[in-house]
Amino acid sequence: MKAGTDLAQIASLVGDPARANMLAALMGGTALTASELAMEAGVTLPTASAHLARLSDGGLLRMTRQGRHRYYALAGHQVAGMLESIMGVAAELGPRKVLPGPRDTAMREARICYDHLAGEAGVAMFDAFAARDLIAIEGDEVNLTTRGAIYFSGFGLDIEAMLEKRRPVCRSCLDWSVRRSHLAGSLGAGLLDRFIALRWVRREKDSRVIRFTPPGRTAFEKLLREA
Amino acid sequence: MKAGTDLAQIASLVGDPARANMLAALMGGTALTASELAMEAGVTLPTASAHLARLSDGGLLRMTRQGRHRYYALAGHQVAGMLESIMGVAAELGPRKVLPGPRDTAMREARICYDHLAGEAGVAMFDAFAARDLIAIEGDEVNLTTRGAIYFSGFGLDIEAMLEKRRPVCRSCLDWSVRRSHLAGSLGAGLLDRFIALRWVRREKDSRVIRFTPPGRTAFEKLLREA
DNA sequence: TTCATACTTTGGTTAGCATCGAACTATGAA
DNA sequence: TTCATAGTTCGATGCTAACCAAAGTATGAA
Repeated sequence: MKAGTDLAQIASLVGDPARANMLAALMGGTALTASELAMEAGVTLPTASAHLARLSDGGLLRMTRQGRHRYYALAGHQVAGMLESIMGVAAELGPRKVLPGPRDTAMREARICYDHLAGEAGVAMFDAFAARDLIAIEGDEVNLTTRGAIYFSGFGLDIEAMLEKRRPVCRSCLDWSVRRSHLAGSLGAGLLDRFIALRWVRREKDSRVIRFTPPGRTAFEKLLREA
Repeated sequence: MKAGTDLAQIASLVGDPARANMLAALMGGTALTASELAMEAGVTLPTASAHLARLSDGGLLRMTRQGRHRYYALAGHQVAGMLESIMGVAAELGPRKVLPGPRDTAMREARICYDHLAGEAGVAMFDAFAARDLIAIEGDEVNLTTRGAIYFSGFGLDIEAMLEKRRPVCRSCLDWSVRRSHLAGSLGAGLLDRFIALRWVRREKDSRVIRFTPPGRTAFEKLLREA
């Protein structure tokens, strides 16, 4: 009964269409203002404000003020993971009639999952790194190997800074579209940042879809082969 | 927006206290009748009936008639996984005030997760089997090794029958209390069944807690050491 | 200071839905 | 058949919460 109450409390926060749309938008990983989230959810500002207050009180969102803006973001990876798992069930149950449209296909290929790369590209990358011993999978844990630390430093990531933070460098995250793991953690986030900086990929605006540029695609595939 | 609607639809099913209590009860893995679930949720039969209809329509529950009884069970492992992940967030956010009571401690040590062993005992078992090469962890997948097939057959499990079914023999399942993986799949389920048959463990009634019998504890630890 | 923008608070309306009692259906037992 | 148990359907009630408009607060710009 206690378990049920907790369950209901969290789930009911997600269970409202307006709030769910906000949360889905925040799965993109970038913090958004109250107005942007109101737009996203299709409600007026006052309504959005009330919803955001509830989500923050409930611990699902974190807010930071910046001048007269208030930026909202998901409270953490665990929340993002929970949302993914609910989406997974919805995806399993949902496609009674509709076959995956072009948008869904793009999502399946590559998308942002909070702050790192997910979809087929993310899974392929995870597997390739594991095969090259850049990361070591031990049970549920994923760890950076020495080889990996050297390699990723050479790729332009500040591995030392990552190691000092509390956030795990490597984590595996279950992919709802492919049902396999991809790489999360600060390494996963750092890699995606780097891909964007190198113009290998571009975020499609107002969506979680990640598009590879033609040279980016080539470079990414080379990376996986030769890592 | 579409993503948000799907999300909300599923989450709102879980977001009602009565329904959440029913789902939490079904996390025990055993199918329960409508009356039992009504008791569990603390509502009258008509109310429970309406809730169960909604959960079934929503695809979260599966129902089988048996005489004048109707047994309800979770629709599948994905649903169970989703519930665990929501519980995980609740557990992370919840313990503002309360420190874990004796019941929670017992849950942390060993509990049933749908149909297999979870908690510290489950994680220890998973690690021990991996260390002995009875199971092989490859990325997100877990596979039974030949050594494992022989070993578990000797332990009294019908491995051949498991291999023929569609359900994966091995699967890893993330543990919310320990944040590590434990063994799910038909092997995980089969092992728990065997432990119960051998009287190594006992289910505490009306809860997910698993209690080791004193000889069972000894035998279990021996199993982990010598597997 | 004055105006504009970003957001929150308040107040009041509305809609949905959780709930129960009572009546109805179906299965099993005597 | 008749009675009992298990469950569903129906109708009515009441509460919650989602919603918006309007007024209020806070920050930045002119």
